Amino acid sequence: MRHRSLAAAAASASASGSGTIRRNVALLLPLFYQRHHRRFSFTTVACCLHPPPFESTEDQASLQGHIARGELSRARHLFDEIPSPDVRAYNDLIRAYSSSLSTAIDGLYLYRLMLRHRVAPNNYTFPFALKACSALADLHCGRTIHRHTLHMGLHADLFISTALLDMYVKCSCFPDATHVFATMPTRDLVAWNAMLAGYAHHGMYHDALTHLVTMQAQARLRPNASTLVALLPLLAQQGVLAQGTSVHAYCIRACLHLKVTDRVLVGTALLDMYAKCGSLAYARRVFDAMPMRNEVTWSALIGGFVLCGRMTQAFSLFKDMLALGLCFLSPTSIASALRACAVLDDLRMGEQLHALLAKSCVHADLTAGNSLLSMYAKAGLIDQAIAFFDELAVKDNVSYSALLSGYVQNGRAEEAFLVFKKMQACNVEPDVATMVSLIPACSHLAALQHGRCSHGFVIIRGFASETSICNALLDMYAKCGRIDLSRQVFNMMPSRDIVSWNTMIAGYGLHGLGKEATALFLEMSNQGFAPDGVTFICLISACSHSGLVTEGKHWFHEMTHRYGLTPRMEHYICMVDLLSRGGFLNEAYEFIQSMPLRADVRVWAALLGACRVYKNIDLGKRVSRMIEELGPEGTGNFVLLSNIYSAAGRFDEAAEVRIIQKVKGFKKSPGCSWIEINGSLHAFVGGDQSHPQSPKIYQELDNILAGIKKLGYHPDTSFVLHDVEEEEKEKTLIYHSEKLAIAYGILSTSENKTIFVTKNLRVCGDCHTVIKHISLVRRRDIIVRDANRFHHFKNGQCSCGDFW
DNA sequence: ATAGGGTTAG
Repeated sequence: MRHRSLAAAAASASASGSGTIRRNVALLLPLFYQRHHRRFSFTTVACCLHPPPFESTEDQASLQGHIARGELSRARHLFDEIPSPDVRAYNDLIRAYSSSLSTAIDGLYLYRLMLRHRVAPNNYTFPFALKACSALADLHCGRTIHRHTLHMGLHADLFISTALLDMYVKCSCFPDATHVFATMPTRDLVAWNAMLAGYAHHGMYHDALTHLVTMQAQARLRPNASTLVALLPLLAQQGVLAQGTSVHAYCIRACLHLKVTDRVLVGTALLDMYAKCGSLAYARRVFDAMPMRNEVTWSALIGGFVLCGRMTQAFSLFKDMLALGLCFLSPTSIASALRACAVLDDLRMGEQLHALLAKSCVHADLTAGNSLLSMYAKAGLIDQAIAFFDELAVKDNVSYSALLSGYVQNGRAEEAFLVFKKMQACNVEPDVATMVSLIPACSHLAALQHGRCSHGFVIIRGFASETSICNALLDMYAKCGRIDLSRQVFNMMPSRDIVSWNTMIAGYGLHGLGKEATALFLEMSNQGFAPDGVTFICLISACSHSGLVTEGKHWFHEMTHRYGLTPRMEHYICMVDLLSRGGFLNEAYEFIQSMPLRADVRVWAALLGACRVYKNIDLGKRVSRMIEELGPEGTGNFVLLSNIYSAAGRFDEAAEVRIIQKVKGFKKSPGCSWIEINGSLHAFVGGDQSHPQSPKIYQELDNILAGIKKLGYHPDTSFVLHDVEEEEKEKTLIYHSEKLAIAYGILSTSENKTIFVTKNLRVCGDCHTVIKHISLVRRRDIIVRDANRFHHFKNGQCSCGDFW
């Protein structure tokens, strides 16, 4: 009796208890019966040795219970205790795993385990296993499953076909997706939506629209939330506002009975579409009308404002979001806010965002991390950027590109090449954006060999037809002195944008080819390209460098009257530069007085520079007073003012300005010149003796100077004496950096070669005279690219006509 | 459904 009741208790415990209890009971019971030599009924034994079907149903129920509550690890624990799980148990767990990206890999693992344990998958298994493949973009596994389903004769299964379709779309195998769709005997809305997502994924706008029309006309299916969510990003990408608006109208007209979650999705997609089409007001209106929002909604709106350049408003939205607590904060919105900081040059806010990023535990997010890196670089804090880069646990090509670009933006172009090498050593592939950042490093250094290597690199990688790459290349060739190659790149470009035209015009300007610049501008107009503000900056400064004063004035007039553009400060700088270089100093002064904007330092500095060249001390003094009134903002102005005094022999006053400068804490960036010989760069500062061939270089330079003195050259004392302190630092201004670089160039290149030297500041007047002489006595063409333009010295003359 | 790095001007 006692035994029977014990057995019954055990049986009931095994039926109701957890897996562990049950299994222990199942193990113990036979022993118990054996030991007591008792007879037991057949049911009891069966219950103990082979868990009966009703037990499995129990397991199933508790497994599903765990899954429903999202307790995946408990579900897995239970699953592992089932001695031999059946296909339903596998299906339930695979299904749960496949619903999230982070567990998709476990889903596929379980699927493989199932095959290994010889549990046959059924038609419920495949769609979920395929979903895991989609999430992981595991094409290989997806194809294997596809074959498996064909073997089992499941071609006609709607769910499997739809899952296959989705898998091929996500794995970017568009032909396979089309094939699956075409061979489906029946298609439901989910299948049509999956196919639409495929078109959207590949940016196939027209095919997507045809598909949508066919879906409604032939299959008589009405778009649902998924349809709209697939369609809207495509419209956003195409920027087709009219179509977007009609989709919006459809949403309202069709009275879609959407679930709350679907309303968030559709609303977010709608507002994103409006923002990407430039309609921020509508985006905002959709946002305001939404009954519920999530973090994606917020970041879509903030990102939209950033995209349209409305940084201040983007920022205040971000603050509104924070005011609601941290519940909507996401790495995405932080990344957008950081971009706004970078543009607004708001470092303090950027630092606060850095703290927020660290605090909200999303610092591991690369997107936001890269934005932060870039923000520091743009704020000029390259060392901060480097430190942050080093701290990143995972770095991708965007991180490397941001750092590389940071070096270039901060004038450390040589180091950009080191980053480029390092990223390749770490097997991180440079992409288009990386190269668009690297090529300007060559432009900056005027390193033609490096530039050509980069050109080769982009050809090999297949980037050479990208507009942005070509723009960078044509700028690079122009700045490396090869305006001919620049034009070649320009002519061969598959498509040009406004930057291409502007860069080419600027290139001509740099080379003093004002006529060519004007011709190109006219060609641009004829081809129906609308010039922008930058175009006129390039064009007017091209006129300025070529002495085309009348033409420059004409284009300034055209800009406002014909093209309806409002001149910005930069345009006024160009105009003052144009007038004052041409010697119309008083006209320039009057022009500044008549400006509708308050002239800033740069405008006055353009006039001040000319006062120095034309030795107009009175005006120079008046201008420098104006600069004084504006406050100490620039560095170069004091140098200019001091130069005016010393050029006129008023050294006391020159020194006085220098003292003021020193007191106010201005630093002059040191003059530096460099030359590329056989693909490597050799840089010199004034009085430099660090070069290995230094003694030879000085000997060569002394020989040259002795030679040209015989031809009547006298050092221009106004340049030599203008700065006593600099003189001490640089030993003597006879050994200005550009002279050293040219002497080295003469020593290390063959006699018929053109010498090409780059200087970070402007070439001084004394050097200008000396270089003209060198070109004559050594019969060499010498090109000097300084901070302003190109100087081509040939047979004792300079292309700039001495108005540098 | 959102999202990071990049080209022209002195």
